[in-house]
Order: sequence, then structure tokens, then C-alpha cells
Amino acid sequence: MPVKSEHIPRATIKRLAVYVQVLENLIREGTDVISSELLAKACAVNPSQIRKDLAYFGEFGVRGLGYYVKELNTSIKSALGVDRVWRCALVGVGNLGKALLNHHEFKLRGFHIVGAFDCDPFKIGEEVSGLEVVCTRRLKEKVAELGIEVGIITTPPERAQRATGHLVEAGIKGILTFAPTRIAVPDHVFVEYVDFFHHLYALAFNLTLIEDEQ
Amino acid sequence: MPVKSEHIPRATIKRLAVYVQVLENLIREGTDVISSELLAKACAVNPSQIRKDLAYFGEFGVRGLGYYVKELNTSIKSALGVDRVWRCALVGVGNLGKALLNHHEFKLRGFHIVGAFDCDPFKIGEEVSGLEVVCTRRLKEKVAELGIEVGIITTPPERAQRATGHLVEAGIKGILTFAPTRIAVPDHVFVEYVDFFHHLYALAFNLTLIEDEQ
DNA sequence: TGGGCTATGTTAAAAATTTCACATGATTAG
DNA sequence: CTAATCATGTGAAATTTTTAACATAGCCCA
Repeated sequence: MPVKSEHIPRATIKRLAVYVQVLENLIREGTDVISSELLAKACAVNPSQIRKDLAYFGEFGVRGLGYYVKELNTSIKSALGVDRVWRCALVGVGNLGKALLNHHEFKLRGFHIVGAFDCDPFKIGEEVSGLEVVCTRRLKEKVAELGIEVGIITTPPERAQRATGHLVEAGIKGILTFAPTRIAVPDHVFVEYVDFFHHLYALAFNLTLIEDEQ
Repeated sequence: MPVKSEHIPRATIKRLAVYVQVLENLIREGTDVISSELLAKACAVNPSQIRKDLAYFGEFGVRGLGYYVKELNTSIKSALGVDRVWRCALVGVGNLGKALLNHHEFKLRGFHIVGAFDCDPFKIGEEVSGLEVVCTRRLKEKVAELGIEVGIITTPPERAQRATGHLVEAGIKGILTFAPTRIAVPDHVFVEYVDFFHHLYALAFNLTLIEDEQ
């Protein structure tokens, strides 16, 4: 799936992921065709927004009709590069790390966690969700051996930067981190932050606002 | 902390949360004063951006000097409404739910999970992280009893809407959901989506882009 | 104590993003 | 087969957000 246009807004990518979410629900419900208007309603966005977002990648609709749900879903996933398997390494086998290793949704969506790493000697050798926990020092070796392209950090914040170092050293170019801290990486490495607290803070702010208004 | 200006961009709120993250690291490191330029570097944003974001809420800096780190941190947290305790209910005690119940960071940041709910009879009565799992039907009663204001959904996607219904019914006005699906709520209820896959999709997209370029 | 220095707060410009409006082209009913 | 209808794709307008520029005000040193 070639990109039609130069730069694609980050917000567009985020919305495309939402469209996929909603489209997969529609597929399960058996809906064959949907208009940008209805899809927009389900995603809580503007219909033009959807059409514009899709236009970055090509023409997927049928005028006078709408979009074929399955086809559109396939096209978006192809555009995003998630129509394939991505092999991932998880660093930090604590509570959250274990939960993610047991989270079937990852495999379901093409993100296969094929390596689990920790620096705690008590955890090394332990088996979690069919994976043996390996010493973080062996990350580089394992990344090469298993063809890993994405790193997932679930260490405590104070160890996130070290984990990042190991991942970058191993040649990883994409990192998803759950640690509530900023990490520093070279320019060619992409980082995505999953931070519950950003969201909780946003909630707190909104709830406080409406309280104050009354 | 009164809001100085009318509407505050959502992006600003998100960045304020990042500032807090970085400021708390600076406090730990013993830094007393920081300029918008250095703080900007640490947060990977533009210095003007920081000054503008802060200007929505007031004047916190000292000209010619910068910002007192502790004071700024306190001010931002007050502006966001996170200088207090928020009591939360968690619905869906699966892998992820359990991991979050054991995640100390929540309490550390003022979000106290004081109720754990599930509809699975096998889980009801079980104790997780010092909390007894209660039947979701009793949510309303417990929300009133415990003064809960925020709901956290960690159910599978197909049960997220039902959980939402229970939370809304119980009078909850802020929901953080980890379920990879959109949920429908009345206008007065705020929803924040924590979706790993949005982030993974964004990574996949960026990684695919640079691959294609070569 | 006063002048230079420095980084803020703010106003104005630039850029990016979202929304609107409509021509285009496909579908469907008569 | 034709005409009416409909929803897309797109270019232009409106809005929002970000960045730059600078006047202002507080610190620090002579």
C-alpha cells in the first residue's frame, strides 16, 4: 500500500486505528457497507475527516454507496503496515509485563511477543505465558535470532532508560513504553508512550472543571 | 487554581502531564530552577509551547531566572486537579485488571482504586491486592458507599459497553477504559481511551515508512 | 545602588489541521 | 436506457495550534 501523499498527520494515524477498531466491530455484526457519515458517528468524528484521512492513501469508497467494510478494513490495515506479523520483545517482567504477556489481544492483532527479558536474577529462567524470561544482557543476541523489530518496555520508570539502551543497542527501531517517564533515543528510533496517567490527569482536569462551574 | 482562559486545548493538558513527569524527575535529581528552554528539551517540545501552555493558568515563572521546579510542579498539578485523591473503581478483574490493582503507581499519583468489580461468579469474593472482588451488580451501592468518582474498565471488549452502563448508572462521570473498543456514554460523562494498539499501529506505520524509503 | 543580562509572558505571524461545500461519478428505480 | 439520487473525493475556507519575535520585569554583579 503506497502512501499517496507526503506527510501524514499523526492525528490521522491515530484515527485510522480507531476506524479499524470500529470496522472490525461492524464486520462481526455483519454490516457489508457503511457511509462516511455513519462511520463518523460511530467514531465520534466528522465525516469529512474520515474521507480526508483515507484520501492520504487512496480511494477506497464507491460514490453514491459508501465503503465496503471488509475491504476498507483491509486497506487501512495495509496502509498502516499492520497486515503482517511484528515480532516484539518485552523488557520488564513485573505485574504489568506479565499481564501483557498473557494478553491474547497482542497476538490477535499481529504483534507477537516472542521474547521476555528482565535483569532480576530471580525472574530469569521463570516461564511466563510459554516464554522463558531471559537476562536483558542477551537482548542483542535474541533480537537477531528471533527477528525482533519492536521493543515493549514495562520496567519501573527508573530502569526504563537502561532498557532503552539495550533495545537501541540491539538494533530495535520502534519502542512502546509503559514506564511513566520520558526516555532518550537516537533520531532513527520511534518511541510511543502509553501513559495511563496522562489520561487520568485529563479526566481529573475535566471533572474538576465541571465541578468548579457549578 | 482558577483557569485563566476559556478553552484549553486537549493537547495542552496532555503536555502538562508530561511536564509533571519531567519536573518530578528534576525534583528527585535536586534541580531547583529550570528555564523553559531546558524543560522543553527534556520534554521534546518547543520552549514557547511550554510558556503558552502555562499561560492558560497563570504566571509561574520568574523573568530572567526561570521556574522554581517544585513550585511549578505543584502549580501544574493543582491546575490539573491532581493535587488531591481520586477514588476509583476497577471493572474487570482479568490479567490486566489484576496487574493494575497491583500497580503501586496509581496510589502514588493520587488515584486510589478502592473497589474491584467483576461479573464472573468464580472471581467474586476473591481477594486481589487487599481488595475483595465484588459483583458488578453492586457497583452503584459501592460507588455511593466509597465515594468513587472515576471508573476504570479492564474487561474484554465485548463486555466494555455493559460495564460502562453500570458505571454511568452508578453516577460515575469519568471513565478510563483499556478495552480496545469504542464505548457510548451520555454527554456529561468523560471517557479516556488507553489503547496500546493505537500506539503499536503508529509504530508499525512509521517503521514501514522508513523501510519503504530504502 | 544602578546597569546589563536573561528568561519570562504576550502579541503577532506561520503552519497545520479540521470543516465546509460542491462537482463528480456510481447506483438504482422507473 | 435514462434520470434522479446519493455519497464520495477534493479544493477552498475556517479554525485551531504551533512557532517566532519582542517588550517587560526580575536577578546579579560591579
